[in-house]
Amino acid sequence: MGRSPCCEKEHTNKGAWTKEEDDRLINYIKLHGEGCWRSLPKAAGLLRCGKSCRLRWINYLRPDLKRGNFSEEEDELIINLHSLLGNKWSLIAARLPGRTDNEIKNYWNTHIKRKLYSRGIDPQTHRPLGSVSSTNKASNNNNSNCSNSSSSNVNRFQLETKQSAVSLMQVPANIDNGGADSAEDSNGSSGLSSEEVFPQISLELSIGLPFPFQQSRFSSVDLNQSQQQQQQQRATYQLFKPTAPDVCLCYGLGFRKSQACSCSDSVITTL
DNA sequence: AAAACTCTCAACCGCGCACAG
DNA sequence: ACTGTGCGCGGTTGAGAGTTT
Repeated sequence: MGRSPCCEKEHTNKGAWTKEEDDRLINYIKLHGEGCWRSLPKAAGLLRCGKSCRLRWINYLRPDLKRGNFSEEEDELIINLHSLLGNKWSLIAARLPGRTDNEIKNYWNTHIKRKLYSRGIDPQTHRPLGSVSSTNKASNNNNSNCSNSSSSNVNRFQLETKQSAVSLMQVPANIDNGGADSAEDSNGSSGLSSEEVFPQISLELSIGLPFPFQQSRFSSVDLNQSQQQQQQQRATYQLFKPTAPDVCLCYGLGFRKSQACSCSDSVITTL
């Protein structure tokens, strides 16, 4: 038994969106809010797949999107985050207000990769291009290609990178990688923490949430709670949403109350 | 001027995860 | 425990714009 299709292929438009379709989608979401993407197309009078609507809204129509060129600071932030997180574009996007995962992914593939190559840095491993053997060894350790990009991860490039705008966060070693593998090697085979190896880099990080704050970004965190707690959290979230304070990156990444996360409960419960 | 080529990025596809029943 | 459903993610594609020949 195969997976049922997400929508009827025959009666849906594909390809570029028209102005009229955009307007319909915007108007519908203005009135009813985001969510329930599967039923949205019909309700909004769109001959589109729900996934297509979601993508169009998230990547293009959302009012808080920051369009235009990436700044130098954003470039460096993306590079740093990629060295920690690998191709986890959604996590990277969560740290860049107004930018989408798709946008960052495209930008990475078209600009930053080239930029890193020109610096003599392998964009996947964030190591100097010459160090083939170590790279191969790393990628042979498991099947994930880029995931090891974040391994051993605070490397020469990062040291050379300006650290003023963003300090790197240490990804806890016990994170379930789920393909991210980011932390797998974060301490390196030496057993030393990144801080021990590179004491000049502060691995503490608190970053404000992208605005507007999106509950969905944190749903995976909520899901770890009991149902009752979830309801409480959602209710609390609704109460505090407009003035939600900064929340530590550990939390945003799903490492809540891990060794690396020292957030106070008061901050956490505002979610 | 136009054909060929390159680049960019919006959109699609398929998979995995989490939840509800 | 199992299955179906919906959502979100990352990889890939392809149309169109831009550049070169």
